[in-house]
Amino acid sequence: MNDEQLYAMRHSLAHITATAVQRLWPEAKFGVGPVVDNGFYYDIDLGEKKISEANFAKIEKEMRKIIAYGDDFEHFDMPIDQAIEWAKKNNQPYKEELLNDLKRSGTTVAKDLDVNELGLATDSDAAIENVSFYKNGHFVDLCRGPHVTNTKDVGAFTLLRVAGAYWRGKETNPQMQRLYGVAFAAQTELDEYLERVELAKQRDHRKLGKELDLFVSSPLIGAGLPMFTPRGTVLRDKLNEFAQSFRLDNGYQKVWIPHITKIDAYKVSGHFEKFPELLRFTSSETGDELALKPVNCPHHTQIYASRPRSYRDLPQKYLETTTVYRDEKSGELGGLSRVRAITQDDSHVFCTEEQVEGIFAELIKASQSMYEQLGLKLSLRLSFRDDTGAYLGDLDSWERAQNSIEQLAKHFELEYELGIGEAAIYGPKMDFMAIDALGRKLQVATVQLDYAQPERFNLEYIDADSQVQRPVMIHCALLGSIERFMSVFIEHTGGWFPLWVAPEQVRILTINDSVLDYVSEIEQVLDNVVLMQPIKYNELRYTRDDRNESLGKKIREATNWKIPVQLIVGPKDQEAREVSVRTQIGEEKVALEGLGEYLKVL
RNA sequence: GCCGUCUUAGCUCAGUUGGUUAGAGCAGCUGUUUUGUAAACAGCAGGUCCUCGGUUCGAAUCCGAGAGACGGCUCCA
Repeated sequence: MNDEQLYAMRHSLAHITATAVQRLWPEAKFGVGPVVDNGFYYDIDLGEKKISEANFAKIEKEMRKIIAYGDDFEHFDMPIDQAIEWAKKNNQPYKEELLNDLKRSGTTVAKDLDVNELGLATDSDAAIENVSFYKNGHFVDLCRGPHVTNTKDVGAFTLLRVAGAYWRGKETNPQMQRLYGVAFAAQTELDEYLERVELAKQRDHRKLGKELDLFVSSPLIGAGLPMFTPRGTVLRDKLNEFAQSFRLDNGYQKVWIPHITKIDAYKVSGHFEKFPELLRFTSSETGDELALKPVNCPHHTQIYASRPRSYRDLPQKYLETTTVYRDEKSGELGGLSRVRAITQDDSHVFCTEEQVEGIFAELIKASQSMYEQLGLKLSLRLSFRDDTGAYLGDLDSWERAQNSIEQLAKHFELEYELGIGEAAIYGPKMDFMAIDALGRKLQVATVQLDYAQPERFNLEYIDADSQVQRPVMIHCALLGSIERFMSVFIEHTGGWFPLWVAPEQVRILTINDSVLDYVSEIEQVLDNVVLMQPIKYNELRYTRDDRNESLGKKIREATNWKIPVQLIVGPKDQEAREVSVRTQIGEEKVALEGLGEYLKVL
């Protein structure tokens, strides 16, 4: 089955879902029913009545009846006014709204809805005369199609979940119920899909975070405020060191800033104007209005501005991993991927216009190299402004900044998509996205070009002709948010972290108490093992399990903890001055003498 | 914030139509066992069945309100 057929099939299932709902609840008002990844949904308003998963069996049964009955999908056109009458008569206000938009402008502006689903001609500004309909059995729907020819031709499906969704994606609109289903050509494919989902759940970072004792949360502290255990903190620290190393090698210098700040800083930066509700105030005895910092740029600009700068001093490259605080709506917090205390491996470069390309080149190279070493695939999005006007700075600068970013992407032969309206308020971004275990795209690294804030903070340098000039700012975070990055990394590795970053790298498992002296000798060797790649001076982290338990149990536990290297030590090893090194790959005997070197290159 | 679902021991989960003293495995503690490649054996302890209120002779179970978690929507400097 090709993509088009699959599309038609899923789309037809959306209609069949609506048909079943209409048969069960004739008062149902319908929104839109498009195809999405792996399936489809239909938005339905049943007034007071709420569909829950308990109703799925009933709905699916009705759907299977409709499928078994085998009506054809009939296509026909209707004059627009007649269509509006149809919507009124059948008490379908949402359809009526769509039709009225169509009549007025020939399109709807429902952002994020797949306009193809609405049966709309979108490429014309002219009002249109006829709209396209499909009919199966007694169910008639405004729709451009295409559909399968008969309700029998829809493959294997199941209803998956129901969720609230605002009509046309606007918070102020009524909330409808979105009925999600997944569908494939064959039952085996559907089963495989459901199995994949199940496997993805197994490596959900929240589950692994608990099992591997990496982070915790507490209702007492608050939602979206995870705390990191000793193990999780090792992971954090090592990943951060890794991300910083790429920039330290390029001459970045670490700085430090406090976490509360007068809100005046954000009035200057422009953040206050756009996000006033997200700044939480506290007052001090001095009468200052203070906020927890939501971004770090103002502070770093003040470090830059603290001395007169010559063109000879540029670029100034500041690097700091620090936490910012953003108040998110309660419903959107979860695990580590959305939190309210966000630790960024932030950096800001202040440079001349001419230096921009070189700085970007360094950062792009750094992110490529870093993510390659981590074994993570990224996709690139160029996040540009839209024309809503909610941005800082003049249009010329924006044009210039967006152009140079696109040129850079091309120069580095990067594949990218455009994210219109995804820019920061002060400038366009290169955003690198990773995919989590559940298939969600999450932004990780970001490099941003900013002409606006140097202006607003009145930053200057003196050029070779003794003229005062405005520097350019380049913001960058390679991990993005450490918390979010960890969610991706935990799921990517399934908890089997590479040796250099594993919280517990080596565990010594004893067979009996007769080897304890020999174990001390081994520990002396391990004490002197320092990894130098990919981060420097990474001293080996090991523990010893000499409990009164069976070897089998010790191996089982060490494996469940996903400890990369298990050293098994028994009388035979002691006799031969060896250890049995057990890794995911297998097991081999290594002489005590060579153990240190062996681990360094593992 | 909105819609839906869920909440039983530290963890994973049973618990029938409302009916004795709410169970199991793992983890923990104690004892025995000193063990060679994914769980030794025995015993003990562990509960505000999320909270508050209601219905009932009787509530883990039914109803209402709230909290928290989860799936979406919206938002995301």
